[in-house]
Amino acid sequence: MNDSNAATPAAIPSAESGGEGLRHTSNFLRDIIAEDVRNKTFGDAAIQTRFPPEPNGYLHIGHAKAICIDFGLADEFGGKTNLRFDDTNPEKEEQEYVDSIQKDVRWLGFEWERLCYASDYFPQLFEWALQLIRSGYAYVDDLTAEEIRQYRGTLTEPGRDSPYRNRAIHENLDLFVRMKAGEFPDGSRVLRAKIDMASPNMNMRDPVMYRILHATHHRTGDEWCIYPMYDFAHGQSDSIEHVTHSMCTLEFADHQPLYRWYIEQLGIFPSQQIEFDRLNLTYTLLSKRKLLQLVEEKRVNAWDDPRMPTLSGIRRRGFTPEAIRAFCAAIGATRTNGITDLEMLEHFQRDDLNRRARRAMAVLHPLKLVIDNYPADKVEFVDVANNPEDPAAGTRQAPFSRELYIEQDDFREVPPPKYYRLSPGKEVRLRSAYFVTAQSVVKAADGSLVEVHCTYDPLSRGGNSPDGRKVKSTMHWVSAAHAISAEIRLYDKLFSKPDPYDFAEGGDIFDNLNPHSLEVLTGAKLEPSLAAANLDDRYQFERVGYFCLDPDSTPGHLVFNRTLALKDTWAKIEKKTGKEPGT
RNA sequence: UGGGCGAUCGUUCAAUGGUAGGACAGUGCCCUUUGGAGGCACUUAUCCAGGUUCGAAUCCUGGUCGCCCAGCCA
Repeated sequence: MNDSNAATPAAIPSAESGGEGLRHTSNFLRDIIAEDVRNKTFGDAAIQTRFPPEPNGYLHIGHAKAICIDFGLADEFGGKTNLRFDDTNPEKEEQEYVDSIQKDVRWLGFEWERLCYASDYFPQLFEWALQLIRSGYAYVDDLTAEEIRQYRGTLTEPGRDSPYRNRAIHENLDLFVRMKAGEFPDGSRVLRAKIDMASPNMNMRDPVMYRILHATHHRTGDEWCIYPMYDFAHGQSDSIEHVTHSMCTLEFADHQPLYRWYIEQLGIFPSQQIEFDRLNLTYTLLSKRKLLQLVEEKRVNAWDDPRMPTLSGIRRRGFTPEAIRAFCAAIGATRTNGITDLEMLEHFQRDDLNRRARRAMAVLHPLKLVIDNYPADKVEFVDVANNPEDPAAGTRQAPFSRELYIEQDDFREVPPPKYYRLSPGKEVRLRSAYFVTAQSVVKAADGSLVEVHCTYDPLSRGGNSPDGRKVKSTMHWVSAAHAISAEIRLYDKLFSKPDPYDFAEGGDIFDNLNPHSLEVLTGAKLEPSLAAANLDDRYQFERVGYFCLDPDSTPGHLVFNRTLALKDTWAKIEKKTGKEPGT
């Protein structure tokens, strides 16, 4: 295994051929921004957006949609995007996550204008809180969390005012400053906005602005023991950064009145919040909390397990940023809530890899094929196209000899209907090499197939017969003496149901985990050129699927991940006509 | 059942009062030195009921259905 930095023949071209050609149709976010630009809603100021993850987990494909929207739309209008960590809850946040998030955003292909942290605004936020207290719009509440919940009322009943609601301003000021000074234990008091306990919008029923948390923050350490809530940090952070369009997911729609209320009371830059639908994908879990659980309970190996929908997971799996961006462009943004077929993502990934991945021959389940009329000591090298989709990718030479490996599936002693591959008496083409005709088989004592014997047509070198006769099938192969062995990891869906949340009463989401999501093959035989594979290379193992090297590889032990299988018409036929017993 | 938001092929996204279209999936055919890729074709949709209008997926009214909200999470 080589280092992944060097440019090699196999490194996929950073072709943005599919990327820049992304067709975007209209969507309501673009329309709103275009309208604001036309109306000069924000004067001559440039469009400014932000991508605001909380560093409490790894980014996943759902975040990729948000990233493409936040960065993509700003870029379209000549604007800029900040990466801002919404780090207002020290109990869940870690440096590990802020590092991985930056890496993932860059990997997706975006660069931020400024790197920001809500925690950088803690002093300003504190000043603004004092301002609201002074103007009578905030108060310190001594109710317990449970009492606050009870006073809040329900969806159908209005809440009641806290007995502390009309505390004198000087008393509120004094208590809040002492909260900050660390005089009170966690949970003993909060600062609340004084709005309307009878509002039909629960978020307006005197929302908590600050809570006491004697916790060490990953950036500010022990400097603070009071932390602002999301609602008293997000809009203000947007405002400080002069974010013009603050795009977030639909579940925050109910927060918009509060977002605006704080900005208006404070008289600061009027950032505007716009909500869009979050991504849902069939067979895929997109909840940071649940994903964390998968990792902590060791149901997967790590955040970057290739079965995970995290960006680090699908990156290791072999997915490319170009494909993910194309996918995000295709799914667009709306305010409806639906579930996108996983096939859609897979389609854009296959499409990208088909154009760019170098071809190679690899036999996953080897079966020995012996060419009886081929000299035992002869080796010749045949030219093989590196990518039929891209002649510029050139050719390579593959060693060919008397004993080869072919795929077990490519031979049937008794061929089922419509089976075009090798069977006794049938002639097929070995890709870029020769026509061969199966003659006989050798079996072990237990009846299992050991090897297939065939004869070849020396005149068909390169894969065509001078007499113009056709064969139905072209098969991949590797020379037994030259093949390298490798471990192959085949991945399937992590969940076996389109909706992972579709489980029986009393069960849980993990009941739907697919027990066959990982299959490890240890005896695969690869063409020798694959020994030089790099981590960044993307391959199509012809007729099998797309593969990439896994970081677990060592010079003596190569490990390849299957990104996606190729579409398989024969498998479909087989499924439809009922399973054949095989050989 | 208080409030907010939404409803177009199986899925997803368009159509911005004027011919309901694309992509994915599916099916069939053609082509193929990958049963890959590609090409062609086919199937299928405006939630319901009224109204406005020459004309409605689009505007209005009333239903129906779905999602979100009662953290000192974000």
